Amino acid sequence: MATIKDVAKVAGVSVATVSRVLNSNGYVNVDTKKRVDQAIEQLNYRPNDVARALFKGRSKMIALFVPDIMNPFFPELARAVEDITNKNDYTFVLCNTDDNLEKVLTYMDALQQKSVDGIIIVSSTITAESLKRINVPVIALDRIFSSELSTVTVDNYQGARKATEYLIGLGCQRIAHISGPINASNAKNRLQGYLDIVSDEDWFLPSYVASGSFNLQKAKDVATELLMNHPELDGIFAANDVMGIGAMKAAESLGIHVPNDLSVIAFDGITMGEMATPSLTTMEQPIYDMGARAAEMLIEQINDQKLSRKNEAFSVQLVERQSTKRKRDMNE
Amino acid sequence: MATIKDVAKVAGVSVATVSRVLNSNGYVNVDTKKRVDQAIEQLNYRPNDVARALFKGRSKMIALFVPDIMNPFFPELARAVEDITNKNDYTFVLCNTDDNLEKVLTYMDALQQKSVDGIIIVSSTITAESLKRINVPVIALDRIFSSELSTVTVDNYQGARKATEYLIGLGCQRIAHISGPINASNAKNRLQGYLDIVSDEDWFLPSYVASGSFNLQKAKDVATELLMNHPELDGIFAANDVMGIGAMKAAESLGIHVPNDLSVIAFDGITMGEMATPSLTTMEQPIYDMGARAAEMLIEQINDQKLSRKNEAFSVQLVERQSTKRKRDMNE
DNA sequence: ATGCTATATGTAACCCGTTACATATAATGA
DNA sequence: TCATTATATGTAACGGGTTACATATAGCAT
Repeated sequence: MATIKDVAKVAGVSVATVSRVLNSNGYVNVDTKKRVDQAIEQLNYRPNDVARALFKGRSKMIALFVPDIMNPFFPELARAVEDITNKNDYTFVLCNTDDNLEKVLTYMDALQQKSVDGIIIVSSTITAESLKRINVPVIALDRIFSSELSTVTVDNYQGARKATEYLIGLGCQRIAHISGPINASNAKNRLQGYLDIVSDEDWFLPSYVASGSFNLQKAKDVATELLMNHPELDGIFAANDVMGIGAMKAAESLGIHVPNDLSVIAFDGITMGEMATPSLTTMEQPIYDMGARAAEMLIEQINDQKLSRKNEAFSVQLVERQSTKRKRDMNE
Repeated sequence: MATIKDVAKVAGVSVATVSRVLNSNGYVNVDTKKRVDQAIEQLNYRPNDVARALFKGRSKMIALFVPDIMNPFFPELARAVEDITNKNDYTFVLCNTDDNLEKVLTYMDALQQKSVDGIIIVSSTITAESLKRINVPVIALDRIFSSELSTVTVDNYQGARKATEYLIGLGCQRIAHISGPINASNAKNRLQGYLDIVSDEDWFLPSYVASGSFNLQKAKDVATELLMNHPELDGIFAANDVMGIGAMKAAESLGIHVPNDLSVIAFDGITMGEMATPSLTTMEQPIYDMGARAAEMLIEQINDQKLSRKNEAFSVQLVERQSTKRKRDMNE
């Protein structure tokens, strides 16, 4: 690997001049620049980012914390963040936290030691306290866990209202909700949106709400219980698509036909929802756009440390597919 | 951020002694060590990895190249690699290549400049030539693209044979294959496995093979064509699960019942296959284990540069689910 | 002609570790 | 007792960049 000294020698100048050429800094004579460029070309020289990082205290790396990349919601988010970070000459580091605070802290130390420039975090368990451990810009994505951070989310509350209203509009008369973990802000808001629509209905029972932890198997289990205890249910709003699929699996194994006997709507808009049979009606989030926006905001903050806090909420969009259907006997 | 100098000052020793304590190198008096440890504790000192990397020419970073993390096969692979790299105190960098050579080269330059320690590559298009661009250990995973590299794969050929034989064993008498891109070694071997079983059958037609590019929509299209042109088909072996789901979707929209009229078997064992309805019979790969093994092999190679080339192939396992069924009328 | 500024380039300190080498004392062996 | 070795610690060079500061010439205004 050629170094800046080699380039300087070949071009017959000092390292400072080469550095000026590399960074388009200060004064450099056009002819000198030409000679330096030639030397760079000739030696196929690439500046050593580690040396730069050491001096600058910045590494041109951005990290994304997700609970688990195997959860199908996250790959698209990760892809978006990676695309934007790369476009801006950053390197993308992926960290699976399992929503485990200790892992998060270990990651933060490791990243700090590598002079990471900024972090995007999807988490419901991280404490604002633990962010003090690291002194770089942080953006919260998808879920809010500290009021001091800039955030990118969707309007979970309105989306949940719309989903519930949609089921009512189809003629559903008993609607259950499978919620995510209530310590997650998005799950909480989706639950609230549902409750604000149905809690005044005379048919509503608190036992129409069950927690599925954003997990397929768990959702399948609670949906089974829900459907067995409440055969009158004709609609389910699941707080995410994975749980929506779990609910459909539960219905199927109980011989309940979706969408004829039961309409299922969920939330997220992951590809898997389209592939399910029946395909899943859902409140679609602009997942890629959210990841991309979070990355952009982070880079803005890296470039301008004093930038103020900003919250951006995308809106969600109803995508009607096969898991919901207007009720025939809606002529009362 | 405290530096090693601060620690040295507080402990009343030189930086060399602190360094010795940090790295358990050379001689250090027990009492001195105690004082240094206290100083480290007191200042909450963490060594600067960038400075270390500059001196050592190694960054403790490992990169994984995948075509696209949004393809559901890769998250589990990525998760495995990340787990192992972290366990060994490496930082995990994810690179989506889109199987685009130019992106690959850009990544390689960027990683080289950051003194990355090693790379794991899933790719069908990278040339052995382009690997010369970077001078670090490389492991090929899932697909073989250079005979000079250590590789971790599965026995695609045997798996494909078993899948095809399984369909025959169920009584299928006309079996088509939806292949992946033939420039991918795994797709090629799966195709060959299929061909070696069926090409001598008198019913076999070359037009029973169609390429689906490992892509759902493409597979759905070619499956539709296949099923329309060849209504006699009663079995499909898709070269991966995503295409298997595409084939089922095609059958569904043509009113062909899976598995009663058509058995579908695929390859991979991704979670989505379980979630599909009917759930997908498949040749399951130990995806996590493969990623983990590749990471382990890479780390071995990083620690012992002269380690010889090694190829490891995991075996695949038949997982019977709802998309395949023994034919009733198999009494001839 | 003189002083000031813009242009051009070089020297060396600095970022923060690691380690070769120097130095010094204590322990061991002949 | 003297040489040798093990133990203990410090000094300074080094890795490869960036940049503050010094230096020097040319162009311009007064």
